[in-house]
Amino acid sequence: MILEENIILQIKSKLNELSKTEKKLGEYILQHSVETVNDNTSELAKKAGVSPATIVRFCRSIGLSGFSQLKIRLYADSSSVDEGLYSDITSNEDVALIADKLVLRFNSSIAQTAKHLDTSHIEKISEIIDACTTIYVYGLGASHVVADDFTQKFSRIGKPVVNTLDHHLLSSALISADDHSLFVVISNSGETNEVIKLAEIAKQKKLYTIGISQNANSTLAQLVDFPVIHHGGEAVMLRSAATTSLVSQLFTIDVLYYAYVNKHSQKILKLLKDSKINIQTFFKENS
Amino acid sequence: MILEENIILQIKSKLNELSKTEKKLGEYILQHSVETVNDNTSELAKKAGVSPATIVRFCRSIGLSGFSQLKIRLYADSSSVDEGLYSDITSNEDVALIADKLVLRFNSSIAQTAKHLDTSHIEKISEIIDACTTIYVYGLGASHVVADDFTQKFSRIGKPVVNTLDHHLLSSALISADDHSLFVVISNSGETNEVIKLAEIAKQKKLYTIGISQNANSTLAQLVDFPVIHHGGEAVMLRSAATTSLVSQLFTIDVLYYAYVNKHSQKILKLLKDSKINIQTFFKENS
DNA sequence: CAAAAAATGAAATATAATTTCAAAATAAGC
DNA sequence: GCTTATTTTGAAATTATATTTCATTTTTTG
Repeated sequence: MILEENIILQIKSKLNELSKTEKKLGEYILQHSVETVNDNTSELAKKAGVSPATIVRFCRSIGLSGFSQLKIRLYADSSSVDEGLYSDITSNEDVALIADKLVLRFNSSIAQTAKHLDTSHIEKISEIIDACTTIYVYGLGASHVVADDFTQKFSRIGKPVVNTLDHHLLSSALISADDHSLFVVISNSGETNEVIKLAEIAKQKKLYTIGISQNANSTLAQLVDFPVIHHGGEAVMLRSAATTSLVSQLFTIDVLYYAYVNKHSQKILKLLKDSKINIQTFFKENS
Repeated sequence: MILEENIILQIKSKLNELSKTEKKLGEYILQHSVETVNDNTSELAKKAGVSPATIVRFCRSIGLSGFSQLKIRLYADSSSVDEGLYSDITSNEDVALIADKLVLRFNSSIAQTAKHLDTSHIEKISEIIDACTTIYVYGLGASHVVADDFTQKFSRIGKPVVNTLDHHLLSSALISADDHSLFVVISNSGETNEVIKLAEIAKQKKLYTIGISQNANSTLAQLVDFPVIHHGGEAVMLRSAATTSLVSQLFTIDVLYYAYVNKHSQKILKLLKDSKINIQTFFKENS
């Protein structure tokens, strides 16, 4: 990446070397950087109280080729600074605003999760998935949605996945599972009763255990062979942070999935194609 | 709205909806995004082997006002070009790189979905949800994960939700549902057999119908009272675009949920608190 | 295979950026 | 303090660039 200097800082630093009118223009642009991107020379000239010619001269003075260039650079550097979007969702807000706030939250929890993901763990897990005969998955409540996503992804590429909400049934299944099985537990808190019990059973049976949780210090994270920690994002409203942590979990599953698919693409590619063809042939549908 | 969707991914995702020449141009621009920022229409036209008119049409096709806009947006998003984050995930890639690529794709499909969401529809739907006695939900395959998320969210705030994969059972339920019921259908393609049949039954019974789909022209979208269209994002690898469209759907559900909670916060706040207390008291857990 | 529809590019037009140049403001010299 | 150079500035002219129009070609449909 050709790291260009931030144009806003560049304008600021050169402000005092400029002539009176150009400085005035520079100050106006700094104040209205977002607006300026959508202006043309004559509009901006009117607003800033200068002539179009001064605008072009100003651009040259700060080291750019012209006004078009300024707009390009301004847009790139004046990215999302609207403070309003970071505040919590409160009563009676416009739907569009709610949506914008959610975008920000989704994005930041995904970015945060990616940043802190232990990629070497992921790689090891991907190998275990390849080696194991059956994967058992468990998730309760919101985490069950993630467990389902996991199940769908890995089933489709030909990996046998057992996924049930019935923890009695699952504990029986785990007890009779063979050594080369893998137990994946998804729990945001990592403290849910059922989850801990099932993980303990799997440990006793010496199965590989993976725990996907937001809390690195949780009982679950301490218990399993490979804790995968995601950073879930804070409460948006009414202490209902469920969705951002859901997305973080789904993201984590996706990285795991692609890491696995990536390493073992030859055999999977064929399977994927076949399963798609099969579904379409038998049920005449595509989603 | 400050957070715009990533233009490079946007071009990629629309590539197949474009005409032959526009597609050719799009491919050229993707290959030479950095160079294009310094070109004008006639130069680019020559290099890409199309006419200037096509360039302008192309910009409009991908949702921009014109060529200048394209250059502005291209520059802003070309920072990741050198790092190769836009290329598809191929064999034997580093896990960290896979994660970075996925972040970009998740973020872009969320932004895209938010941008095109019809907020007035959302508002109306939120009112219908308030007025209805029972909500029926149906989603198959990946969409079932979303249906579950919907169910969890609205059940928790005291709205009765019926959600089953058994379409025979669901059709009986719909036939005996009262007029003030709502049927929410989730289908990425909007063409799945079961989905259409069920939606038709609901229409006949004059229930309110909502269809969440990626395709505005699909049978489902045409059939329901309120189509909610999300923009899903392109294939990352092996034609498995499931995750980005999943996230888009979850995002859409979330906006709907918060829009509803927001408008009717007084009564819901109490319910939410109560249900949390109940779960903790009875099962001694918190997730 | 013919008719209709869609896509495309050449040329015309509109728009916007840039340059020129004369007037105004400022600085330097006497 | 006045005159003369120098710089700064904006109005108008020019040039460059984007956009639209429309006739032609290509593709699709009946």
